[in-house]
Amino acid sequence: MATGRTHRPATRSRGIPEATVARLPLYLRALTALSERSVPTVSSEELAAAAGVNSAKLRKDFSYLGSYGTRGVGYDVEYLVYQISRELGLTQDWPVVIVGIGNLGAALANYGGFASRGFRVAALIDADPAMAGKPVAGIAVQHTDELESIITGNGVSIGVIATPAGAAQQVCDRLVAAGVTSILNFAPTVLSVPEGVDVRKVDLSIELQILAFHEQRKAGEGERVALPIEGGDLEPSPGGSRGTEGERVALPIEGGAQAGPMARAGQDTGAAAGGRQQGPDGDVPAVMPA
Amino acid sequence: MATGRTHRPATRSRGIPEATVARLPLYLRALTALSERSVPTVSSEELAAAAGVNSAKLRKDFSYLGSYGTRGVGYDVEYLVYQISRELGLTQDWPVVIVGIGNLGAALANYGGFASRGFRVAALIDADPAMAGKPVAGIAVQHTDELESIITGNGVSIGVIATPAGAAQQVCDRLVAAGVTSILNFAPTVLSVPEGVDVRKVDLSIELQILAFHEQRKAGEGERVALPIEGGDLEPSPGGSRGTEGERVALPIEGGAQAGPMARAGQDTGAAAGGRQQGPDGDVPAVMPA
DNA sequence: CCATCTTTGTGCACGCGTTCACAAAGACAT
DNA sequence: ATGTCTTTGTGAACGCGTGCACAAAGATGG
Repeated sequence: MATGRTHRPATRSRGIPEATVARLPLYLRALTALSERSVPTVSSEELAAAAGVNSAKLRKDFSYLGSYGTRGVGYDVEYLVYQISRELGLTQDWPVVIVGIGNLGAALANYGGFASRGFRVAALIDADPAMAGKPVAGIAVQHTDELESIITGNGVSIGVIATPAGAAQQVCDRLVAAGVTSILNFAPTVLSVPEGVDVRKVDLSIELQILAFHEQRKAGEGERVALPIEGGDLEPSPGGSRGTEGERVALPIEGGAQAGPMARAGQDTGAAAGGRQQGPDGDVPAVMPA
Repeated sequence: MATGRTHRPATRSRGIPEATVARLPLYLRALTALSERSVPTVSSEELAAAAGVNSAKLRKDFSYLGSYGTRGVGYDVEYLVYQISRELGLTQDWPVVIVGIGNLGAALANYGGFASRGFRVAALIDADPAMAGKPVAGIAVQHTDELESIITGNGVSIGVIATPAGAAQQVCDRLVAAGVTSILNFAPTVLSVPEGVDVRKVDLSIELQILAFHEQRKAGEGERVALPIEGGDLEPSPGGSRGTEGERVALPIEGGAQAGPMARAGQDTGAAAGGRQQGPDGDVPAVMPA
């Protein structure tokens, strides 16, 4: 999901499949709710329903952690909460910095779910000098100049990027150089990072577009009359069916530009943070900061 | 991968794999950037690098849409932008409502990337009467009472839920009843919806927890000395290693409560919106609204 | 102590997604 | 027109994730 799935297929860490890891927080949430209700034990069937997954899948997931259930009874809620928390690394404190305190950054800073999961907002960082010193969610915003010292000083290893897309790669590079090895990226850009750094992506625009795809499909099925859309049958001649642009042919422009400006598009692995142009949109995260 | 992945495995719509659909917006973004730079054509290799994927994967993805490339040359940027936009349904207008105008909801309302992708914020809805009439991002917030009339009046089929978790299912039910068939959910809850309704989930907390897992793993590999963590070897006796709770045994509580309060945990498919209790966290979306 | 009943843990098969590797297609030069 | 060179489109193999179905484990009752 949210999308976001720009995660290195990675090293099947400790034998626990990535898909299972992604579901553990789901189980943890359901278990926490049960715990607060003082429910002592829960069966795989019940817990699976609460987490919205298949019970067999849940049992298989738990089997990667060890044999923590009791046949004929189920799982001990408290014990499982602890085991999953430990497996996810939530029993320790994770200082986090948020870079880019715009609409979204501020909203994230106000998120109450950090502390209880072991995450602590160590600092808020923004490039706007006017923001420096202003308190957001009870924390004074600091200027980008202090990024490195903040990271090293607090031993931060997780960074959240909520800047415009144009600044994201640059911020990312600085975070990584300062020692951050896990990044949650809200900017609509593909971040390139060195080996060993994890990046997860959250992108509202992408999620909506995926929904639109399915929505269109649903609509097109009910009334396949008035809509000449529904293409895709290997018919590459759209002609002027759409009004946006006049003529569309497969090869209107031939010739040059094979490796000229093109080469840059593909190979901006690290140093391309310089010349990004401003698009009308897509250049800011799901939520326009500042 | 942020997210959110609570998406029905679904019907392999029109032969286009779900995984491919999820990548189309990525390609579209890269292509749009090239288009703005007036780049006429692009090879699969270059475009793949820009989108952060494998070139073979990209070619296979495009092959599901049809044969839009030219061997020896590459793909025509403008034409491909159009084809993908059409496939995703972005050539038409999608009115969207945002329910829950807190920190996050407001941030989403300010998002500039809506319009250019064919999404239009038709209305902002909040349950707080004090919010009604207040302009957010240039749009007056409307009260929840008007939810149904707004949906039907504007022909809205996509809804965004940014309410606290406690209200999410209820809001979801009302949206669906009013005609919404695609939902983007920011509340940390598993939404249950009838067949035919798509739900995508975005959850900051989950993303951070997944990062923490990998982060812990990295840390545990470098110095497997001072950390007695690194467990998982089928050793289910944690003892008192953690301070939160005293003793942890696999089966501290036996006996009753097999189907009493437990049954409710699993079976709250629709009408359970009533009795949710307030947890310390996790009860609000990634960003605490209001 | 034995029988029964519940629920876990998992072997197995299936399907999707990814990747490799290459033949076919077309551009371009001569 | 022919040859060379580039790049697409895809057949095929592989690996991961999912779900079924069932044997084993343990609780519970007599």
